[in-house]
Amino acid sequence: MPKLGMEPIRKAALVKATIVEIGRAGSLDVTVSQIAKRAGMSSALAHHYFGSKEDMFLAAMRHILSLYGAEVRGALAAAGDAPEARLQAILRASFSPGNFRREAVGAWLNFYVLAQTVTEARRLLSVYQRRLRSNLMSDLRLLVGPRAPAVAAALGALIDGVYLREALKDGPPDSAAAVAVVMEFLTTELGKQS
Amino acid sequence: MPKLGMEPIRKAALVKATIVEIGRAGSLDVTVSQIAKRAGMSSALAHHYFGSKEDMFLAAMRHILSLYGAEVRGALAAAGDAPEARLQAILRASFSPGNFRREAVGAWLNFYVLAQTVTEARRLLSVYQRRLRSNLMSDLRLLVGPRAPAVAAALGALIDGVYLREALKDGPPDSAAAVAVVMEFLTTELGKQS
DNA sequence: AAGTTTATTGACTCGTCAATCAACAAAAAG
DNA sequence: CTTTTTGTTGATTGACGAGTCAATAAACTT
Repeated sequence: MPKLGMEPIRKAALVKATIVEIGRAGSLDVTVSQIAKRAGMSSALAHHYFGSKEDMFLAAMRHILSLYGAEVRGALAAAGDAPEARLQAILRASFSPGNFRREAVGAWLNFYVLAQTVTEARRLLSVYQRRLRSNLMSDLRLLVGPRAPAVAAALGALIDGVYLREALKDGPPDSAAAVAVVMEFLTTELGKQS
Repeated sequence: MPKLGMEPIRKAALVKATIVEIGRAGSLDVTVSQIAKRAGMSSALAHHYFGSKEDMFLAAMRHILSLYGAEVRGALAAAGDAPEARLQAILRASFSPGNFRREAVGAWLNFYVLAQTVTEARRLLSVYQRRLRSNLMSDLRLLVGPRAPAVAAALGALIDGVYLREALKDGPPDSAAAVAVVMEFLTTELGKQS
């Protein structure tokens, strides 16, 4: 009983299922059948809409990164002009419960691995890193002047590191704790002992 | 022409080959045959000495972590008693060219992924993290007192994050740059603007 | 109504790979 | 010098999984 206009619905379901399955498995070793099953369709249909497994992975990556981008953009728009507030907004968005869920974090780690072999995945991650860096820099320049590049590099790496450790630890993710770890660095760096 | 006492030699060759192959491939998707070939033997022999592929991976992990542990221990022994010097020693050891080679960094990232699925791998990583934390804490307590736990958490995550970014970027690894990123954080945190 | 496009799947192909086995060789033990 | 232990491999097994295909059906077009 084929309804028309299924394509976007199916694709969205597959993207979501891909992220969940990668997060569950904790690796890219998930079969197209697993993903398709979770999305409620046959593996053949998954291949019909995305040409290949790799394309599914890339679509899932784009989805996660675009969610993240939207979250940051929104937080920045609501943060006004004060550089400290903007930096805090970026950090809170980075660890907002939306991005900082088990499956998302597990998937994210595996996208780093994917970027080792798949050029397009690497490109996507680079774009995200550059955007983050440029966001951080514009506010840091106003606050720490010439030390901005070094601070931005450390902040970027620190965010990734917190994600990495979250993927390893057991128990539910803790946004607040993650933000606290990064804020420890940031407040000291800005010279205001909280 | 079988020489006797091959076991340790073969095992060492396999461990080394495992690390290289994982680093090259940028994923755990390496075949036992590839590893065995690089180590100069048949895949059957690899299975003979290690019971399974997973055992090879774990042996490789233990090897990398024990190299790292030895490096840190050595650096600490040579660092005297001054807490600042000891912290610097840990950082420099963490990014010493011995650990901070392409293959090792690539393999290390993939061991994080392995830890998602293989309990023993997770255990090994936890041990390493606990040891690092305890090393950092003992010196940080003397320097930043009650803030030691927070600073140690951030430092640990930062080190992992720098590794992670190293795995993604192209071009040869740069120990000095990596140390500089972390030192930016540490010197500010210790209150001495370099 | 006939033809075309879209949705959907079960069955199949084809390759890959971990793990096992049978067999052979050389050294050590008796 | 025979028996056991250690080292070694080519060939094989058995499973699994990505991607293809033919077939079926509902909807849209003319």
